[in-house]
Amino acid sequence: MALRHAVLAALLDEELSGYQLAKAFDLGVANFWHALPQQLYAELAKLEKEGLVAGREVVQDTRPNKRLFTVTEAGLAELDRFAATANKPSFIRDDLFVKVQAADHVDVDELIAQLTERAAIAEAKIELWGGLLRQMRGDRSEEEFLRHGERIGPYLTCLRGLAFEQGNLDWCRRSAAILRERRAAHAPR
Amino acid sequence: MALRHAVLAALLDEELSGYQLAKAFDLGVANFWHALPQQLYAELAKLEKEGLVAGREVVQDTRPNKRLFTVTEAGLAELDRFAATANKPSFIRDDLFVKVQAADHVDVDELIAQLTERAAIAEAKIELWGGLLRQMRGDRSEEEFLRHGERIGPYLTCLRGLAFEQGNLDWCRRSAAILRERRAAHAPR
DNA sequence: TCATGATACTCAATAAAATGACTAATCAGA
DNA sequence: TCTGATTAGTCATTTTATTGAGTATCATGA
Repeated sequence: MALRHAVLAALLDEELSGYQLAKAFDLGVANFWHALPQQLYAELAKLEKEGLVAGREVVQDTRPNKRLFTVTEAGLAELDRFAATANKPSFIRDDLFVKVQAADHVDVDELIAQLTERAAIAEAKIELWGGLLRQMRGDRSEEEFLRHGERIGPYLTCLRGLAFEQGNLDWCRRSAAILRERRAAHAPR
Repeated sequence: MALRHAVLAALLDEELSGYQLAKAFDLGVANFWHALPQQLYAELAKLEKEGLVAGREVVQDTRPNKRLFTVTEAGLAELDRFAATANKPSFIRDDLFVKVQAADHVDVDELIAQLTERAAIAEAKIELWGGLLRQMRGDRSEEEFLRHGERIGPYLTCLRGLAFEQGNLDWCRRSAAILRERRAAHAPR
């Protein structure tokens, strides 16, 4: 009963179709929530049945028709209610971290390769978030935008996402470097 | 089929009971994986049946008896195999981030309170990880330990956890400050 | 023209995780 | 001496999430 709130939060600023929502969950929302398209379609259907979102059919010539969803008053109330409840323990789940935890027992070359790959992914995300942030604040400076901008919620979560990926990048590079050094020290020549 | 690897990784350095494992998953392992005790007991039973871990009964006078588990050769092989596979998309899930995403539509005072609370939690974790890291490296410097220490896997993941909490702390403080400023600007006097 | 990929979904089956309720002993403190 | 916390688990049910397979149309590029 918590995916629903992530969906509501994602729909606050834009009217989206299930398909677009799935894209959003692959990009920005992925910073703090993860869900597959099937879950989102199912959740949207439930939310609509409960009157927390409203869908409207949009007929398209060139593309299959779609249904765009907006948050209703009841949806907003539900979000506000949620905002006042206690947070469930936050959670991270990452295969790569598990592998690093086992670093002393698994193939180090493989691990270094994966850390390097992840570093590249992190770099790409950093550019992506950077662009998104620039786009959101337009021609204002960050300080100006945060002080007086209209919708700062998505901006703040995006900032967290950016910092998180920066953290990943630093850590992956450092860890890879350390493992390379140790490998060199153990099997020289 | 992935919790199993987190369990194996957690058992590499110590022989643990299900109960102790659950504790570990609440502390250190929580940096990269999250699971409830019931899941862990179930997973340990499966792993034992498959021969990836071995349990031994320990009779205790003062406490209920317990079963301690160690990773077997087959378990190590499985971990190594896992380390060479592609990573599933990593994921974060955090109620607080959802609430911040909806910052412009929910009760700001409540949000500020929760950000402040989370900042305090982050501070506590930072101290905890700091202590754990000191304990792992003993009297060596970090550089020295990372170069020549025996088991650096847990140290590296702990470093990531520390940086993550530091990121949370900074972000919570900054976000709370921004929201306070905006609140003051909108409803002065 | 023919394959590919994007848009826009749906359905069914299985696997994994969360919730809630229990047992049973010991210990520390009011 | 009673209460609550800690150790050490188990069991059953429900809720979520994942996997895999389909449907259909249109646009793009080789």
